[in-house]
Amino acid sequence: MTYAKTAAFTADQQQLARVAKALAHPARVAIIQLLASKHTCISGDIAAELPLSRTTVFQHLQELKALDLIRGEIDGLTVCYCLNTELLLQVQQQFTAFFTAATTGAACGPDDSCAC
Amino acid sequence: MTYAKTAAFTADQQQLARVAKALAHPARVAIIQLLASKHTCISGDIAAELPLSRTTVFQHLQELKALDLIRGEIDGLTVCYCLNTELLLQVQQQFTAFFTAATTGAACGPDDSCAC
DNA sequence: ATAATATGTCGTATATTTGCGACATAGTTA
DNA sequence: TAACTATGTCGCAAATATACGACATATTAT
Repeated sequence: MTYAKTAAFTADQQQLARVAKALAHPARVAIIQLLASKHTCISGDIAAELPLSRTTVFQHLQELKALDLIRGEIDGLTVCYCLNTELLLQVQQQFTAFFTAATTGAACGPDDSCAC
Repeated sequence: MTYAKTAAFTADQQQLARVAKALAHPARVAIIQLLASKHTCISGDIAAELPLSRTTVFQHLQELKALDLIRGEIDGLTVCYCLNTELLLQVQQQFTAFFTAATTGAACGPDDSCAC
């Protein structure tokens, strides 16, 4: 993206957009769901579960890791990726606050100039 | 590498990613917040409030409209953009379900093979 | 009708994302 | 040591996103 004028937006807007971008690909959504469903931290098996090459999956993992949504622990020959549950809770609250503001804000109604 | 990538992405994963992508730019986050804060539906004034050209803002509006997150009603010379509150509520629930699953799923702990 | 204004469209330039093969690195095992 | 395996890095191609000026269209006002 060409974020030439990113600085003009508020920190909140940028933060929400950043996290939304992390979830803006089904592979990354799938990875988070995978990590949540397995009761053990899986490593490269993630790639085997997704319809993408190992390289591409690794790339998606790096993107989630860059935002600290997931973390990786090296264990000998394998690497264990885990969800950062605390950060996910924070992010959930950010999204909740955003959606709540959006849905409770004054909507168009019969008392407004337009009614869509 | 083993290549057993037969599983495609689920409709849920694609839907969540699609909406997340719509929120993946601060300008679109700002637009939704703007529409929620104004108690009247504003039209091209949106462009005046954002640090982007009118053309670019229009482009972002089209993206939100393509997902039906916002709607536009032509009123003579101006156009009134409004939030689709009902859809936003649905989307909020999708995100809530996703985050709840992600945060309540088994996380790495001392009883697991790794502890990150 | 003409001018002014608001909105929408098109082309285009640039930046970013996505995807993957080929290669590199590092721990494990025979 | 040497083969093996899991992970990570690099470079490249294609697709998509971002941004905006120039132009087109439609409605209102003079």
